[in-house]
Amino acid sequence: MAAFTSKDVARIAGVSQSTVSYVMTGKRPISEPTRRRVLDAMAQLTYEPHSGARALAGRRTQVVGLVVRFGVGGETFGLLPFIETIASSARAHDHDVLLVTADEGSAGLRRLAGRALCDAIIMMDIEEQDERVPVAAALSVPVVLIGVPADPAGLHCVDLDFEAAARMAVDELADTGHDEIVVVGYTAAAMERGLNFVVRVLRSVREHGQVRGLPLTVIEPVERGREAIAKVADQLLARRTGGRLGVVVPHSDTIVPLLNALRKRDVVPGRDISLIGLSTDREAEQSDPPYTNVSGEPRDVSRRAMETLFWLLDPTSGVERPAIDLVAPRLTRRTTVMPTPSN
Amino acid sequence: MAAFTSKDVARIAGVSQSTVSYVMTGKRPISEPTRRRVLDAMAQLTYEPHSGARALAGRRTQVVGLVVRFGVGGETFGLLPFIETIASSARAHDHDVLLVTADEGSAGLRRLAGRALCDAIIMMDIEEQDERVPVAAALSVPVVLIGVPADPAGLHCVDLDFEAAARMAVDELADTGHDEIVVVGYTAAAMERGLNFVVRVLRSVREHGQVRGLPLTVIEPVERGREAIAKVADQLLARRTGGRLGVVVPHSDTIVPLLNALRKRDVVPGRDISLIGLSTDREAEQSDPPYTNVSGEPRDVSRRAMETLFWLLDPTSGVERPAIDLVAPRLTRRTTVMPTPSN
DNA sequence: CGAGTTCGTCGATACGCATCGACGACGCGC
DNA sequence: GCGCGTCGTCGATGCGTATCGACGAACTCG
Repeated sequence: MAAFTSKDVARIAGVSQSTVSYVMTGKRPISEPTRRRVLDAMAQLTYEPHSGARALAGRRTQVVGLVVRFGVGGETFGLLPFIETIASSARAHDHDVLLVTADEGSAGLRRLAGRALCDAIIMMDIEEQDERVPVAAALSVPVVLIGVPADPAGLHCVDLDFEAAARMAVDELADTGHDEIVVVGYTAAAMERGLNFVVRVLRSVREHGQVRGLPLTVIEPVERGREAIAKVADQLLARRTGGRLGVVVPHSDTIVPLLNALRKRDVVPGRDISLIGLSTDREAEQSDPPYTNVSGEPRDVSRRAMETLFWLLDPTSGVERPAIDLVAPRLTRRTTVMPTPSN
Repeated sequence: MAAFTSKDVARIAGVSQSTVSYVMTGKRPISEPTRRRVLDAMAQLTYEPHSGARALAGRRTQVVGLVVRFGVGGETFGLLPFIETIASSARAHDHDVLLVTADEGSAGLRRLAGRALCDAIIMMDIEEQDERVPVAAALSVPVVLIGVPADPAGLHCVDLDFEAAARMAVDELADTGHDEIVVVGYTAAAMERGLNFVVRVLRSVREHGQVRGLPLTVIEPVERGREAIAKVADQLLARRTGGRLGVVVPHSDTIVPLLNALRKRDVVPGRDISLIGLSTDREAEQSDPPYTNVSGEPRDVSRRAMETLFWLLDPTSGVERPAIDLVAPRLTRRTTVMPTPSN
């Protein structure tokens, strides 16, 4: 691996270095015989262009910056599918992915753009009030947000439509004849952090509960751990005063423990109580029992984000993208919602 | 963000461009007043060096390539802690992380090295026979493997000491007076893929079971999903013919479902049967019930891998690193192993 | 007090590629 | 048969940084 240069390729192919470059970029016509000689020479040397030189001369890096937040306590809301989708989408466009953690805050963003480390940035886990958003908006490279802050500052956002998801859950419970709804919130830390989607779901469920005329309670905050979940289960049972109680659990990490806690109390979801979770279909299917859920596939969201990103990099390459792109959720009925009473 | 250059900094500071460079690298002495003027100018312009130019001239990128395998079916063995640790360790050394997925195979490696995209590579999820290992060994940049292939080809490897972990589990069961051991294997796909650690654990448990004179059965393959786990539970109960049965579960994904299945059958781990899992402590603690486990913290492994990597990048910077670096596991007793009978 | 050092700075160059302007070889129309 | 546009290629230049050799100044030591 002696690290060949385009000059080496040129020499072997018997052409000038610039011709080699034009073969690669296609920015000028090259005759078929010449092109072939050049390609052969490249193959023979297993030539790879030096990315640094390319970035310097061509002012583009073929790298996408990805800013992720690793949960402090390991609470990483299914981060992996996002990352995976972004990585493979980037590769499909001949780009690579540079990973930056969110705990660098705005400094990471400035580094990415200032050092010309990447051509564009995807930033995940956007908070309602996110100090990084204005910084990102001022960068010299396009930025796509996964998550919708209070003020996107002109940046493109992609996210699951949590408001719609909340409405769908409420509608499903209302349509199947429930007469009360309880929403299980999330940890105080998450709520405080302005963790976007939990807040939005709670708000939307509240509103839509009113629209459908269903009394609605929110249990919050709900910490992690057996005891906390057990307490929630008890609260649910206390509320279940003979009526048809529907529970909405916006956070997938809470669902399985809650199902276990209910089972321990001999309460069967789908018979004695109803439960709808917000989670990926995969989690909902593999649970025991499989629960009815409203899903947003991380893959859909990040795929759309990447489409937007590459459109920003080359606006001629497709149709205009919406500034705020909300992915529609989907309700899948499984076993945890009581059927409508037949009388 | 007009993208300033070191020349701009030099002009403002009233020095030459090379002086600015020497201030940054510290490779030549600079007087204190000059240094200060230069640093002030940098701060004033919020100057950031162009990474491409730096890579070109300085032949180093300050980037670490990370090759990960996203599980085909989402079976990503706690990948995130590895990635997180690697990312933060890289940042601590003023490096960034370029993420490459394993499905590019060796091509990804060649690209990383050939295009000078990074200074060193960490490759995870190494298989027993891994076609990428010889390729990696021939690269122009140092490579550290997380996982130990049959032939490391001279590369440095870091991994949990699975053999030791298996022995510890067997010892614990033997020491607490069990008279039979069952090992729950993993999916056929994983085994076939040569998924390193499962294979090694099975082998080591077998061997050490013999040493300790305990009859030992391996249940394999074990697929995912409720039914498969249920079948395993039934098999375990069938074997439990009055004796003291100890179960070793090498894969953390299998443990919780198995605990659930046992509970459903009114078998209480720690009273009627013993179970030791291989998993992170976090998983073991948060399970219901918390199970006795032998842990290897992903963070320990990836931290050591990064230490080795930076040592390879600068061998003068610390003590020599072992070619094969196995992290010692730790047994933590919780609730799922029956205590030694007191008679 | 002169020869040899070390210190601090500068100018020039190379790194590997993309791109621009130039230019010869053609093909076309009249 | 001559001007003109197009095609295909080349040489030269610039991108922003690191580094090397040089050089004056200050300092050391005999």
